[in-house]
Order: sequence, then structure tokens, then C-alpha cells
Amino acid sequence: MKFDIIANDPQSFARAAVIYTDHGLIETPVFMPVGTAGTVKAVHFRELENDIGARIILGNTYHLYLRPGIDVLEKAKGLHKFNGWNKPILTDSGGYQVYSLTDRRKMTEEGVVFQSHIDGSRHTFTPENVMDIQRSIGADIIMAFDECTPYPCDYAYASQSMNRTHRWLTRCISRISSTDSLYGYHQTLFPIVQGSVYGDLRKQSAEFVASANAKGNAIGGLSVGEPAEIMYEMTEMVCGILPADKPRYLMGVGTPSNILESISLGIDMFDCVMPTRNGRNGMLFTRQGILNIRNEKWKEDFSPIDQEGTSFVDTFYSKAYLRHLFVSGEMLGPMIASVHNLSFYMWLVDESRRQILEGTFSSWKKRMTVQTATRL
RNA sequence: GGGGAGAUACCAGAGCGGUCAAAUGGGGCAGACUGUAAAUCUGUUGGCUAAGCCUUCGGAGGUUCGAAUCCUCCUCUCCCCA
Repeated sequence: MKFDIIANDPQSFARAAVIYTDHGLIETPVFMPVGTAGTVKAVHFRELENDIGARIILGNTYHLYLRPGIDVLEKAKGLHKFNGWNKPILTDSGGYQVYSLTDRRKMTEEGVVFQSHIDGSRHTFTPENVMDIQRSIGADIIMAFDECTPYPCDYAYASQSMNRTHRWLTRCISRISSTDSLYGYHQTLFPIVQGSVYGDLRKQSAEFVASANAKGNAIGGLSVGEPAEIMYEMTEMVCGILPADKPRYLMGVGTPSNILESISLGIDMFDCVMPTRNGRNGMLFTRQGILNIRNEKWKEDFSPIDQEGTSFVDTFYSKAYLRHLFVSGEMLGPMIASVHNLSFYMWLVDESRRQILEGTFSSWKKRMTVQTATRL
């Protein structure tokens, strides 16, 4: 994997760059649609690639390991071959499930024992087997096995958890460097900074992660319920420590304004379920603001979903029709909303990139931050 | 023509003397969602000068301290037999 910075914004830490992988290049800043179970829910790859313009998508180690299972993925020769997505894939390690499945797991120094949310069966994840599983899935970028701490989280626990995540990182690196890719292309490991909302822990973690000298670095444990200001504060501090010549990935973020703000702090990569999940639930993100398409006020609004939208659904369908689909429980509704939201998110990062290249990012960002947060 | 069942809030449908402004579904309205246990979840759904009051359970009367619940008549539905 290679990372080339093309331009830096003169008034912030924002940059435009290119990440090269064996499955093609990724222009940054980039938003990566989340495809947990090997599918970006409700969206065809044809739409993802052509209408939305996705450059890389996510998969999830925990979910793919449970279904379809590693044996199937290996027989398919990896997730790319299995689902047909030929562009880069990043897999999350299951660290988020350590957080979200708190009542179904038990943590030890060795790893985590999970109870499957599907059938209750018990499974063990360790830094080593999580690396092996991600080898089997065959993602281009693979994440270290970490613990995403909750919010709030007391200092003692945050510190203890962070240190364990660091020890696990050492084991991940050792495992990944002693094994080979299964399908003939490179896989790059990204370590993850933790430390909850504590500045000194974040600093310590960023320094530890930076010292690992990985080809890209991630920030985890944020956007779990803490105020946005704290998230920005932590992100800013960590970005100041992580190497500038490597991509920085802020995991699980976020709202349109979260993304713009984080780009200005030096983040290059984002992923979030928000455009897809909230889209399925009837919430649309637009340049003018957010709206709940189920609201009665759209009942007879026959104007396009988003006049300035970049996807065909934006001007092909009207708000009133999309509302009708949601109100009727028609599956096309969530499909259209997902395509729209993902297109909007892609437009947001594409336009950010364009503004960075032209040196106008900061002033543009101010306008957009206000607009996109408005409730319509 | 004979016999039977029933009319409850936007709809369906519980309730069968007080704890009922009335269960439960659906529908309506609104909210939440940030490395996806999510096509999910939550709130609300008679009115008001709102910890209280007023008007509601087909209509009109009655019994009772008290009625959606019991009685009488009326109106209307549905089912079975001719």
C-alpha cells in the first residue's frame, strides 16, 4: 500500500491524497460505506460503483466469521470473489462488537469469548485468530483487534483497556508479519488508537501506535456518545501525533458536520452506518439539511428528493413518492434512501477533496457545516 | 315470515356494576439511530384555562351511591331456517 499527499489546505490540517492498493486507488478524503455482512444493506454493487461512486467498502470480521463462515470464504477465494466487489475492502476486526455485544462476551488478556447473536454458540477471538480470519476474508486493509471502550468510561478502565489493546496490537503485528496473504495481493494492517476521552491516554496511545510504524493508522473509541467537542479535541490531539505521511482513519464517524470537522483536523478516511441505517429508517441527508421523509409535510411535495443530488434517484423520484414508499412499508423506500444518503456522503467527501485542491476548503466547510445540520 | 348474534375511540377488537378516557393490534403523528444483534426501536394518538376538570362506548329513557357494563323501547347490522 502506498499513500501520496496531493495537496494540503492552507488554513487547516485537511489534505487531499491517494491510497494505492492492489484492488485500485482510493482518493481521499474518503467515505467508506459499511457492508458488515458482505453487503452494503439494500444497495446493489452496480449502484454503489456507478451512482454512488464508492471507492472502498467495509466488511466485518465477527459477522463474516459467523456467516457465511471462514470455510466458505476460503473456498470462494476471499470476500472480493464471493460478493463480486472488485475494489478495495477494509474489514473491521470485531473490536466494535466487543463494545456493542457487552452482555454476550467475556474479556481476558488472551482475547474475547463471544456468544453468537445468531444462535448463542460460543466463539473465541484472539489477536492471532482475528488476523487469520481477516487473511481468510482477504480484505485489503485489516484492522487490529482492539476494545472499543464505551462512553462514559472511567479513567482506570480506559487506561487498563488501552494498555491491553496495545499488547494485542503487538500480537496482531507479530501474527500478520509471520503469515502470508492467501489470495496473492497485499493486506495492510492498521493499528487503532484508544484512550477514551482522556487526553493523556490518547497521547500515550497515539505515540504507541505511531511507533508501530504501520502504513496507516486509525482512531477508535470515539463517536460512542460523547459530546462532539470532546471527539474533536481527541481527534485533533491524536492527529498531531500520528505520522502526517500515513492515512488517518477515524472509525465510525459520523454526521456530515463530524466529517467536515474531522477532515479539517487531518482525517482521511471515514466509515459510518449512518447514511445506510438512518436512510433505511427514513432519514435523509441533503445539502440543505436533514429531513424525515415519513413526515406528513412531504405528503404532497412532488419536488425531487434532492434537486442538486448526484445520484439518479435524487431527481428521478419525488419526496411525496418516497414518503409513500416508506409509509407503505415498501422495500424500495429504504433502497432509494440508502442510495441517496450514500451519494450525498460521497459528494461531501468528493467536494471536500475538490475544495482542498483549490485551497478553498475552510470557508466552504463553514457554510456546509451549518447547512447540513439544519432540520428541514 | 321464524330463530339467533351484535352495535365500544380513525379501523379491527377486548372489557360485561366502581380500580375505564377504556386492554391489544393496525392506522395516524412525531422522535431516536455515529468501526450495523437495526427494512429497527421509542413516544404519542377525545377536549380543555391540564397533578384537575369536561364530553365519550348506536339513540332515548330507567334501575343504582355509582353504568360501556343491568332493564325497557327505538334504530341499524350480521348469521341460520323458510
